[in-house]
Amino acid sequence: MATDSTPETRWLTPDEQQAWRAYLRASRLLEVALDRDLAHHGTQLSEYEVVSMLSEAPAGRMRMSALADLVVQSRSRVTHTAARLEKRGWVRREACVDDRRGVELVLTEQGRAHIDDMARCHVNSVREHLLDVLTPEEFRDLGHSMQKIRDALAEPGQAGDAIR
Amino acid sequence: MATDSTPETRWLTPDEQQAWRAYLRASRLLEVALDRDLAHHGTQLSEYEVVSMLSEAPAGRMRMSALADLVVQSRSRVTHTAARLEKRGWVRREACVDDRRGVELVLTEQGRAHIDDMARCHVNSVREHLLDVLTPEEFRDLGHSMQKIRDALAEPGQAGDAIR
DNA sequence: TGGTGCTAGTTAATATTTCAACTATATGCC
DNA sequence: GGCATATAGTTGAAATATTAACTAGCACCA
Repeated sequence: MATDSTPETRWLTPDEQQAWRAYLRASRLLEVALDRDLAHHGTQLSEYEVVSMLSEAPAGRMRMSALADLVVQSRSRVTHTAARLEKRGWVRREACVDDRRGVELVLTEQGRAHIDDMARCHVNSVREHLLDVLTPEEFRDLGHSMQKIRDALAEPGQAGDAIR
Repeated sequence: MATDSTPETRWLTPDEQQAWRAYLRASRLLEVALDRDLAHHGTQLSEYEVVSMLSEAPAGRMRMSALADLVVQSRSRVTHTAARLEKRGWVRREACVDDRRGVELVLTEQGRAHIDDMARCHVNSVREHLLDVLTPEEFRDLGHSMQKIRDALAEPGQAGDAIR
């Protein structure tokens, strides 16, 4: 827990500070840009992530909680998002056979029909704002570093599932 | 504009795909973790960013719009956030002398008194989840890459101020 | 069995964010 | 000056997200 209880704090060096701020600002700008591009297709990035994951899952279906973990959203948020997507006719809910508490979200034909366009848009967007801005090595390294960060945060023991 | 109008789409390679997903997931997890740590001090990360910027600005004051650009929030959002912070007594509004449309947000003594604790918490949090997870070189490179991304997105010509 | 505790998902209330007006002031141009 | 347009910031309503309760079903153990 980084709640601070230690008396001494190791402040960031100016370089570290600068790097951290760059990260924070860039990540926000990136999110905004990706969201805006996708908005032309009437979707938010966070919604797109859900249907996108569904589209790659076997049979286009996935458990709510698995989905929540995958896209890093709270369970409650996924419920709301799913309701929205359902209203659009892109997904439907189905009861789980093996676990009667469970619900599977299923991609509909109509949903699948939309995905191609959105995916194209999203990929172009990612290329434009991220890939084209970095060298291939820089991008590769970025991926590796973020993977390390993800693994550290996803450790069940520590800060674990911060999201319920 | 990555709105897609070109017929052919350059899809991501599996490696690129993986790196991008890692980024997306890690950035969300990071945000959640930092937010949660700061929550012990009754603040959101986005709110902390505002007071933090104020605390470093000369005289602890800054124009609303400058603040909005700096922390990458819409003007409207900053207005609401400021109202919240004001209610807590951490900041106050002051009319601008030179530009009568303008408003400056000013950090109060009470606000300043809280910052130290939050900053400590935040730094610990950043160290724990980010710095300690990467090697110094990895972190440095991450900073550089994100800076390039930020610069590309902040270019006034292109995707420019996506935020009003 | 029955009890205890855990997991899955939803719900309602609340908080925050976005969106689209809207006011007021500044700026540039004739 | 006077008009047109741009900028600064706010506002209220609608959309979205978070929080804390709550229901239901599973799982284990005695």
